[in-house]
Amino acid sequence: MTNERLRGELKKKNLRITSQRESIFSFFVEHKGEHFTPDEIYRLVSRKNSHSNISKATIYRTIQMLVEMKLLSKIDLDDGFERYELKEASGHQHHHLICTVCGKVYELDEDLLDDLEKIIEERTGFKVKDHQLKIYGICQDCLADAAKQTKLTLKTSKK
Amino acid sequence: MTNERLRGELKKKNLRITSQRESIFSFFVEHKGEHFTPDEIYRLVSRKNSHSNISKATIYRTIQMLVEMKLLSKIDLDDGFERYELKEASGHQHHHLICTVCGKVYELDEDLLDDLEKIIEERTGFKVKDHQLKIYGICQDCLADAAKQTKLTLKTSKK
DNA sequence: CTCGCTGCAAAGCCTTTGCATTCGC
DNA sequence: GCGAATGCAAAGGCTTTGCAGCGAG
Repeated sequence: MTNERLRGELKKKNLRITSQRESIFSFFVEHKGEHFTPDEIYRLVSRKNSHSNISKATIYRTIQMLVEMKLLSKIDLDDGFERYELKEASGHQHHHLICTVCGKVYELDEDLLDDLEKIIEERTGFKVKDHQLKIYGICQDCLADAAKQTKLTLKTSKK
Repeated sequence: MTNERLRGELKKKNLRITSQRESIFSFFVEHKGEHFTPDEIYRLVSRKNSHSNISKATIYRTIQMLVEMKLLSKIDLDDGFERYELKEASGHQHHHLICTVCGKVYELDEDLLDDLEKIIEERTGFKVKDHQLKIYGICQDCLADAAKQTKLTLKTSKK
């Protein structure tokens, strides 16, 4: 079973271990590193457990609970949807590279900000616990496309 | 007048310079470094210009436009509200320190990520244009309170 | 057996949209 | 004067909530 972390947290707080909570948490464990909107979670978890159907209300309630337990973290990719992803046991987030041309999101696994945290603590007296970094730019694919477009400018009239 | 940037952008795109657009943009210029929800903008801008009343629809439409023009940037402080703040002409964001105890938000003016951007470009082939960093932790005040609380543990039973 | 959890549907709330009117240019 | 922008109110869409029934401990 993959749900030790969940079960531990639930027991710690005297909350109940229900099949819905396990299904939802398992889903995130099986999709480590990916992020989902509540609606995606609803559809994907329901599909997987075609027997037990989970209501959207429960999805929302469970997500909130998992975020409070720090098992999930919420991320905002600026497309108007809130997304959630499994939080590593280490506690540290990976970062997101958002392509402003095609909208694709890339993950950057390494944590490059340890030094920065120290600097900030020294400079501000803040005790840093976590951080989230979003980087906007243009991905390799779109850069390549742009280069191609430039050459073809005379012919193209894309949509 | 403080609205050169706005006027320039509007003219560039053949959009009209209206009093509503100027009021909203001026508001942000006068509150450089602060961030507001659409509702706050609505109430604060209306109050200021008690003569010209601006509808909420216009607030939303204008904010969207300003974000597209890169005059404002949207920030998410995880309290369920979207907020907007003036984007510096330099293009670079300042960062937000969010205290997870009291919820207060501190601004960190310096941009400490220039080196990081280079690393990322080299490692991923991404052309970095901008970034947004949120740091979670405990602020000095709350740290001080916590220290005090510890000493008084026997007496306190704070709600 | 008890009380927390779930499902369902209704209610809430922020945001967007349609349309007539207003007002830059 | 023309077409874009606004205001108003209605519509939309995601999220939360109330409540009766179910199920974990």
